[in-house]
Amino acid sequence: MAISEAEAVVMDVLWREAPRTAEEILAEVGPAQGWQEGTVKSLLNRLLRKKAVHAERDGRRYLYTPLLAREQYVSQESKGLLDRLFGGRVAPLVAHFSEQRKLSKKDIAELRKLLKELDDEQH
Amino acid sequence: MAISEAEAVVMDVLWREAPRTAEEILAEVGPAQGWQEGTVKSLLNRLLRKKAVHAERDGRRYLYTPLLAREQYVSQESKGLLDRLFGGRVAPLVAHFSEQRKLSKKDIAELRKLLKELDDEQH
DNA sequence: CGTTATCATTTACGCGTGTAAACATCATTT
DNA sequence: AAATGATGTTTACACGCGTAAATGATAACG
Repeated sequence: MAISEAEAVVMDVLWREAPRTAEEILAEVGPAQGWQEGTVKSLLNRLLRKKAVHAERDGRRYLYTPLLAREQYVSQESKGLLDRLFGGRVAPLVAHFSEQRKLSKKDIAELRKLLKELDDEQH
Repeated sequence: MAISEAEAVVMDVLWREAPRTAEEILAEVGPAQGWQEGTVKSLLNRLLRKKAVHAERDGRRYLYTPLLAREQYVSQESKGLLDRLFGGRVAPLVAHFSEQRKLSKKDIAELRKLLKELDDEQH
């Protein structure tokens, strides 16, 4: 089963650094999200059930570690959007942002560099 | 309120051509999706409530027209993903697909052209 | 006109989600 | 040992979603 948006917020904490205790996760995410302790615990349990994180006992508490890799999650999500909205092709997506004037100078510079590199490794 | 994935399938039909009757929508989407008539009707009603489509009576039936523009929907969805996963920047997204070897030759060619055009209009 | 066919609207139902309150467990402090 | 505090687990509940059955309204037909 897919991992939800609220769950992904918790995963994000673990992707930045792991293992972590529930308390640490709450500290990092509670204020910004306006979540109580119970909320974070629930999300962690759902993530456990979904095998997206692993919990290892450490005295009276647990240390949580991500099992699902961020790269994997990002890939799924990105491919989903690309397929649904852009026929599975990257160029139209970029064209969309370009038309929307959402390409920063930095973006453009980085894209140039990226294409250049692809060129080079071409032989 | 956001429009769901099943609702987006219906919108897609209307974005391709509108106005359309419920029957036409069902014909176009039912087989592929495995949906019954009632399902499509429900989705249309939810879209009406969300003001994403407009219905105009035509004799005994209704003609449905999109109110939400595809461009708008695509923008919201794309920006959402970009913000959640790539810090709101396009280049990292493209880099991700590049690393994943998901850039086709065609994509690369189109991206080149796009950058060239941006260059030109920069004058 | 009453019946049937054709649409649309309402209601339903199980499931996941967001959000927590309640409850259970166990170590620590009186 | 009983009370307290710290953690984790279970249960709850409203709401949206996917999916459709049930019901309502109305035009067409006999």
